[in-house]
Amino acid sequence: MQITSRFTIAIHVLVAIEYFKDMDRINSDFLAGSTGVNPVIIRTVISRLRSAGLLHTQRGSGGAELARPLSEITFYDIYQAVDSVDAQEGLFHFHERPNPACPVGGHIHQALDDKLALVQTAMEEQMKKITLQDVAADVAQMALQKKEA
Amino acid sequence: MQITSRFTIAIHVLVAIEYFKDMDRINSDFLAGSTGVNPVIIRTVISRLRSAGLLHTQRGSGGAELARPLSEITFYDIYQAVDSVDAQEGLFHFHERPNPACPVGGHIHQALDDKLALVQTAMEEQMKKITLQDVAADVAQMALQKKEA
DNA sequence: CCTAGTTGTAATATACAATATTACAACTAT
DNA sequence: ATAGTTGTAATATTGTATATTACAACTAGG
Repeated sequence: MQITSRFTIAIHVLVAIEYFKDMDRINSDFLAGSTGVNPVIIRTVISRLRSAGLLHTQRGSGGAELARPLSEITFYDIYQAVDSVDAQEGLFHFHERPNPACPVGGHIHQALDDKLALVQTAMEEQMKKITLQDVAADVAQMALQKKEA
Repeated sequence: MQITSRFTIAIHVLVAIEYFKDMDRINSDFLAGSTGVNPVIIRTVISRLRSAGLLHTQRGSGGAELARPLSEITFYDIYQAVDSVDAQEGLFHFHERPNPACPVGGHIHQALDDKLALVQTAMEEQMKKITLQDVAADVAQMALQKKEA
């Protein structure tokens, strides 16, 4: 089981919106071409990012812009935005019918919850330390090196 | 997207095997009853745990025993054992066709990989710090408290 | 040796979620 | 008005998790 590609798609989209902000025609078709993902998927990912307040969009004329600088958007912000359903239920899917009459089955959930939370928190804390600026800087450097070669 | 319930099932099963080790008839049907999961699923989970060297089983007569003490089996050991396919591919599912001709699409994978690895490593390092002994101790204490009440 | 009970595993079914696709109303700039 | 775009619903397709059935391989005990 893996974290949805919506997460890496969202990062890609946000970095691209900033990278190409001086060009016009940064619409969902362009982003679909850059990511290799269906334009409707792009629009739904953007829709979730907008709900989370990470960017603004405009109907009709097209185009999107970030709500705040790349350095102030963390992986955690994006994860919460595009994977919010599971984010509420937690990272781990617990088996749903442990037997309450069994000494183990009756307490395993309670005994595990705090430990699973430790793991999830460790992941989320690391996500909070990484920003889109870190990604954009590497992309820009790599693109430049390629140009020079 | 969540980490498979096989993970919590495996923890439940291992703790139960140790908890009930002095009783007989700890077969897959009994464990299915304790977890509320199909016995064949129990056997496949156990099969993976056996492949990972975490327990030994016996055909025909039934029964399983841990290969080493609870205190020497970490969440990470179990995660690797029962989620090994995804463990090889990483925690994150990358979108598969970013456009190599695009400055962003052509470098996003390389620019992201090390950062995604940081997140995955943070999760795994926390998993390595938690053992089945921690879980078993809490289960035993809770079962005792319930008995006294 | 034979029988009952069990494990290991394949094959299949069912359920659910992710992604792709089609379609179209709402909207904006020109 | 028109062309192009977003937002979103509806549906299809695909992939994966879990459930279920079936049975060969095996073990212990009579």
